[in-house]
Amino acid sequence: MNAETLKGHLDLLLLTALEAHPAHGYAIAETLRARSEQAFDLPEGTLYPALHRLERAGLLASRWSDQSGRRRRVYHLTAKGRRALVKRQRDWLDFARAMRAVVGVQA
Amino acid sequence: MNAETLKGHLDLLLLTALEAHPAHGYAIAETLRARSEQAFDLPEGTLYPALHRLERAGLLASRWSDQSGRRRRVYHLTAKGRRALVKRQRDWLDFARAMRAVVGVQA
DNA sequence: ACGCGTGGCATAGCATAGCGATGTATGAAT
DNA sequence: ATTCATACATCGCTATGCTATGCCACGCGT
Repeated sequence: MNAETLKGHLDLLLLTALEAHPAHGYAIAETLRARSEQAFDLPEGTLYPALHRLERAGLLASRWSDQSGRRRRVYHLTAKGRRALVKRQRDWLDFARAMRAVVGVQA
Repeated sequence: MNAETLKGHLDLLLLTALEAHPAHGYAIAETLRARSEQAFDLPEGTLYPALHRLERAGLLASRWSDQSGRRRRVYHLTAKGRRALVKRQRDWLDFARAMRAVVGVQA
């Protein structure tokens, strides 16, 4: 998966990964890797700045967890984040539909 | 359709629009607008630089057409462009499949 | 004669997002 | 001891799409 492919769709992935329950960055990356069958393997320079960005935007909130000396920042969706998630899902479906219409049949 | 949504997928749209027959910039934009049911409405500052970029990359070639004083630059796919189109189609399908797997069911 | 809408192209400048590289630190396994 | 996986952070780069602006030609209405 090359660089620009993800652009503009990363937020949806991150929000989706946090939909069911809170998680820390590394776990989010694992979830996405697993669910996508290795297609999405977020580099750290992508993952962490994106989480910071979403937190700054008020879609996520975080707290430190300190289980056995291992410091982790655990993120969870805010109310605003949940609303954003719904909107991004709609946006994605619209986008995918339009792409399908232009590009041709879906596999 | 917001700004970053398109990022990384514009090339595929442009190449697709030129798959059947050559066309000039404005006509390409019309085609995409029509096929996507208005979802894709490329601003000029997006369209023309992108065409230049694809031509520089050797995926497109162009010639001027001068019908009745109306100057148009008509683009067509090169051999390399056709190969790129096939690859981008595959990439898109992979990406869409992975998104679907992560985000959930398709509309 | 003038403006306006549509067709048609171009570019400068900007904002932003994702990524590579690098650094730090802990615990488990070898 | 060393290496690997876990875990987070950030600097700096690059690419890309968009806004704004400018140019020109044609046809239509007033």
